[in-house]
Amino acid sequence: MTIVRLARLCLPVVVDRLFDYEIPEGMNLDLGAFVQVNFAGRIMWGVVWELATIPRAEAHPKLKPIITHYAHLPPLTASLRHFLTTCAHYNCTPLGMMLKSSCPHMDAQQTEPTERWICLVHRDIPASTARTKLFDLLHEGSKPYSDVREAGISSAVVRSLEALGAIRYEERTRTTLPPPPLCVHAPTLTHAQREAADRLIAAQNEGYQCFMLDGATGSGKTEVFFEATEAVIRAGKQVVLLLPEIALSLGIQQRAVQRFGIEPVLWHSSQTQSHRIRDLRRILSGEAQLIIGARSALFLPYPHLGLIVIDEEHESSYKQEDGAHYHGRDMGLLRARIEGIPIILASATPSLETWHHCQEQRYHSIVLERRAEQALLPIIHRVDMRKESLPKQRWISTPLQNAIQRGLAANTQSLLFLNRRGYAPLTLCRSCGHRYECPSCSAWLVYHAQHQHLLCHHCGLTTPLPPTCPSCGASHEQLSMVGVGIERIAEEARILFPTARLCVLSGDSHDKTHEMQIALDSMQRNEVDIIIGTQLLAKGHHFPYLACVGVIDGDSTAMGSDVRAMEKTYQLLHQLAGRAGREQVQGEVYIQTYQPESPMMNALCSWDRDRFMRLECEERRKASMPPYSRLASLIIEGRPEEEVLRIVKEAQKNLPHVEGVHVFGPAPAPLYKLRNNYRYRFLLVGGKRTALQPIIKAWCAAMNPPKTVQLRIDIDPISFV
DNA sequence: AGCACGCCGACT
DNA sequence: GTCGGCGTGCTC
Repeated sequence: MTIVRLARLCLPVVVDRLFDYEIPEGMNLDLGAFVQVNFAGRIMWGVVWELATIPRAEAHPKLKPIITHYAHLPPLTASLRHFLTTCAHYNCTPLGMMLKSSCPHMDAQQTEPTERWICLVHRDIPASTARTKLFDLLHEGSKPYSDVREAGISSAVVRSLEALGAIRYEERTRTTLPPPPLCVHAPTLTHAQREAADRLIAAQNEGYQCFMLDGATGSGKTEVFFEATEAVIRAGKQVVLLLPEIALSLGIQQRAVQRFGIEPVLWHSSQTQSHRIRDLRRILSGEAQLIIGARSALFLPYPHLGLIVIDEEHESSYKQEDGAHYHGRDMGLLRARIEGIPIILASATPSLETWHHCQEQRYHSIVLERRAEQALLPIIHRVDMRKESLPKQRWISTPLQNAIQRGLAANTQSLLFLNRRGYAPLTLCRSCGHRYECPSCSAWLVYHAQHQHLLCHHCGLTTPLPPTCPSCGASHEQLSMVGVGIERIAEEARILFPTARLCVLSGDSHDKTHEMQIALDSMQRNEVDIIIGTQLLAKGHHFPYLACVGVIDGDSTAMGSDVRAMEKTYQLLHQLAGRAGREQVQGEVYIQTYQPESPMMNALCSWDRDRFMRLECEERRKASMPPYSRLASLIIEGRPEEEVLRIVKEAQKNLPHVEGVHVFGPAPAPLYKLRNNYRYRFLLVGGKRTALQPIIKAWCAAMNPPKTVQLRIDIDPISFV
């Protein structure tokens, strides 16, 4: 009886299972090793997940051999494999997709078609030598190579249809660059900051621990976690710092350069492929000590990870919504636990979940107060819009108008905030009532005065404003703009304050980073009197001349379907309010609202964040919502509408019946029609300790939708859209 | 995910 | 007659 050595491989494909391959004579593979195989007629890389020796008779009839062992690549560590497996299970995502996000360098190397030969040589070998060497290897008369590229490990690529395998010669002496020395410029810390930093530093050798670093803007959070970062780097380990929107917040990179004297690796989606390859090499060799990145940086194969920091922990952009669904913050916690290292969650307005874990003593809470010279908290005024009786098409109340006027006289800046892009959210024809609607989404088209067109905020469709009503033919003078967007506020401000210098900032600009930078520069030089903007303004930057903040619609984000709507509104208003004022200048905030006496507004105006947190926690407890329960949603999405409905009915027939698990739905998703896809969703609510994943997976397995209808599972959904 | 196989419309 | 659309199914 012949036996066969086989490797069970994880391949970067969506098929959610391992595939067996035969290990050829003389090839020695460890768990985690990178290999090359033929998968369904395609050459593909993969990672050894399990090893086995079985009788050949029991092996898969189509068992194929492993083509190559990438012996020069370090195997994936056991902890990273464990992390990826757990992530895949937790988020109901195929393991192969997790592997793919963990090894972006492999995709880049694997773009060569099957008929090419690849020769991997060490980068220290000049391209000309590599060519000669390769030519020798292939004997005389071979087809000429097409190209030799320098990419660190350079690959000489040769076309040949006689090719039966790859020719590779290994360099066993991989030179590893020593990490550059730190060149530290440590700031002077206050007593409280020093104490906080020392607690974090002391934790570095004590395994997994989670710290909530809770401090207002200007309390020195960054300095404190930089102290911990320095200590970990000095111990020869790597630090990952996660930011919610790395492309928009490069300031922290500059601060890191100043603080440590080393160039951190930046990891985000808009980085070029060649930079990624270079950076990955630096990460794998341990040369990169500090990695600043977006969520995706969490999955990279760090050989010596020592600390994870998640800045602005409460940000919902940590939740990946497209493709694989996962929450960057929660996966960070998971990785820290598996690697046995500390993690720091930093925020001025922590998420309710994190705050609650601190209350339950599962995380350590480190609170930083504002520095003494910044102790002057802005005064928050509520403008009761029920009593304001503003004329039609007017949105800026008298108290807010007066405050801006005072700012103009005092040469300080004011900020007007409205989280709605465009001129007006709804455009309709007065003579027939026709509403301009997106043909692909169940959403209104929004008029943008800046470009004089109608825009769908969901699919990006743009159309010029038609000269006559497409429904009744009335002239465009009959068009009525209903409601208010940021451009309309700018128009009103121009009328109210004709001499003021305005700056309008929204997500509409083509080059966000560039335009933002120009705007920020002119604000720093006090060349702007009134800043008008959307969400972009709430985050990050400090405006030194800003004394007054006006919120046009303090109730707007309290939309219905999201359990976290109240929390999000609080966080946003709290952060915006914190932008007003600076040393010696009392900041003022005006919030226009129809619910001035709500508990949320009361807590906000007295700057009593913890009172809001306690209230909101109690609301969640009463409603059996997170953090007192777990959520998962099943989204049925596709086309045509009838097929989607058919599957929805099938799902209803197979509704899971599990003790303690409630199933809600089906409900049309808030955007029922999006990009011509129809969407329904179910929501599962289970106890804190209930794993919803097996329930929802079993439910999905019982249905078989056509290819045009997809079942998507979203664990811990944030938005229900 | 890819990619091949397979069955119906507009062209050399 | 065939080139090519994307619906369906498989990958050790």
